[in-house]
Amino acid sequence: MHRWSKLFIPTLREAPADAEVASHKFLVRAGYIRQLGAGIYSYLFLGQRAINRVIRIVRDEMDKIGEEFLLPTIQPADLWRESGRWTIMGDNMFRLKDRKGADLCLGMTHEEVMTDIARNELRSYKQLPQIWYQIQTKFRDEPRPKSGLLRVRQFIMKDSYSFDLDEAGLDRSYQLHDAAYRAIFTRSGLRFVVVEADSGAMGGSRSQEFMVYTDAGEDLIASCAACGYAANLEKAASRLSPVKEMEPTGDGMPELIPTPGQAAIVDVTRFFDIEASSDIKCVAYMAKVTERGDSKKEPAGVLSPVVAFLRGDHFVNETKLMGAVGATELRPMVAEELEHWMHGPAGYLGPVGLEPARNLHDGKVNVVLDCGLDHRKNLVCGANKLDYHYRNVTPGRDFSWTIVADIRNAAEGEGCPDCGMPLKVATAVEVGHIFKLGTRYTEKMGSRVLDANGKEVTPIMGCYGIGIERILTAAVEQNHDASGFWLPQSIAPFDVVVTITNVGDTTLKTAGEQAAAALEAAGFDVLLDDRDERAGVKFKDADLIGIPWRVTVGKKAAEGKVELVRRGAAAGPRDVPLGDLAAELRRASAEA
RNA sequence: CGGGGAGUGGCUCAGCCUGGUAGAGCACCUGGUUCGGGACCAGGGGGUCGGAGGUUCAAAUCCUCUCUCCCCGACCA
Repeated sequence: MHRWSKLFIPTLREAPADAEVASHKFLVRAGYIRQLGAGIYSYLFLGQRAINRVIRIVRDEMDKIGEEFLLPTIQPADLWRESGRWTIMGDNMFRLKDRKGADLCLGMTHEEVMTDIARNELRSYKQLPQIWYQIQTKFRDEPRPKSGLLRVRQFIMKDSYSFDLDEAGLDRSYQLHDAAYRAIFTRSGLRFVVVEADSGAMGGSRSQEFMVYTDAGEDLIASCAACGYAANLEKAASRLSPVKEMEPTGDGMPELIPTPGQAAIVDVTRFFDIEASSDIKCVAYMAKVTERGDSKKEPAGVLSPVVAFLRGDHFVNETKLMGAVGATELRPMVAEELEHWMHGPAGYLGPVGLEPARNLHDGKVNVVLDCGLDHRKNLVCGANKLDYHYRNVTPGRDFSWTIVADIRNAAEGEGCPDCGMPLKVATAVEVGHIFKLGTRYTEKMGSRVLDANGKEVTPIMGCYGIGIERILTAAVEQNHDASGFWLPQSIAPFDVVVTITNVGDTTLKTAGEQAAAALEAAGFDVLLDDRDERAGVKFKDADLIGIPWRVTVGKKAAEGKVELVRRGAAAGPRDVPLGDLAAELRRASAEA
């Protein structure tokens, strides 16, 4: 039993001025966390207890499918140079030097270290499969930490890595994680969805994210209520409704029209009196492109021009675009680059007259056409000339391209790719991610085992992550009201808080002690509020700090009764005889 | 990195425009009265006003530089 009067639970009447999202405000107000710097937080008593509860669940489920390790946080640069990620991770990696001047970094993820162990130790197919996991602090120098614990620079992650002999084995490891993750999030009391996710440009065949819907989230999820399709917007596809094509003007061939000052799409559509869907939008990038089919070779840092064309009412999905061209990085072209590659200024860019690259690496402009423009006709586009546009432009007849691909964002109301019903788009927080990695690391870092035929093969990896604090944060986001929050009992720092309304009253004090002792004896984690404070103060605190059950020991204690209420429940408190309290709570919490 | 905002007792903020030597509420300490939804009265402790430099007789206030934190963006041309 913990007595509040002896604990450090610094609750605040007001939220810090810079807190925006509910979880941030309440975790600070409830005394769970304190900020040390941007994206860096201390976990105080209640916060650490909740996190330990989360970790207990994660460990319990992970131990069923894998083995727990603990890898170093400080890692030598050479290891990361081997995988090529010393460069790729860029500014997101915290770097330091030791006294000898050697480069080190703080671990942001552990594929390299795990693969290093695998290559040193695994020799035979008989040792496979392996699933190794750890629960450990990760460091990522995020460009913009935000929203309290939601996006931070230091956080605890459960990360696991599977090594299998073949695809079928990877499938099994992946499925094991899928099942374990569902169990973990269910036991953590989260309402979550599993969505298809982007697997990135660096190979990797499949990935799923475990998402919790909340306004505070940073990810956008497209979902279909009709058939259950759900995908991260980075990946989500959509069906477009048919568009009515415009009639050609004049001889039907591209016609150069002076459009002085009509640079933005709204200007162009107004000028021509057309729908944005009949305008061709152009977004021009310089991209770092990898050599396809040669995964050993790192991008030399050479920038290739990549120009995306899509409907005026659509938006480029850079993740899809990078996937389509095999790029690892994109940035918008600057004015000089636009002039050099497109021969025209921003606002008047178009596909007509471009000589598209035949393949993605021949030094010409990579022209990527969104499939929403394929088979369209009589469109309007920029003429690559200041103050001029073309009309009557038909893809295929009037210009060609390097590739056609889905490179646009799906949008709310567009058709579900599976069943055609309208999609919904909503924000969510990612709490877990499972990922079929492939042989990127094992190949590059030289991990090999002998198969049953004595032949050398490269183990196939999967990697799988859970954000520990995000489980806590997501739970707060999902369960709060004006006066505080309530955590699922499985991850709450205490099961129940027993409030003695007036510790100066011996009857109440004694009854409260008895109630707390009985609950403790029944196996509950009990916080006894024995502070010499007025009842109102204690009630406010009890509502605030996230404990799911409240017992109030007050006036009716003289008749041997206390009040039991579930925080956040619609039903109000009910009187319970002191002697029945433990049994009653056991019954009620089993139901909940 | 671009744009916006903010740094004043532990917390939320006022004071700054128009320089004159720092205030309120909450929190904290002491005493008293109270005691089921953030009590009241009285007394008290605590701040080199983010930092550095400058202007001035005088700087929280004006100027310059800098650090930190928050928000939006980092893609629509």
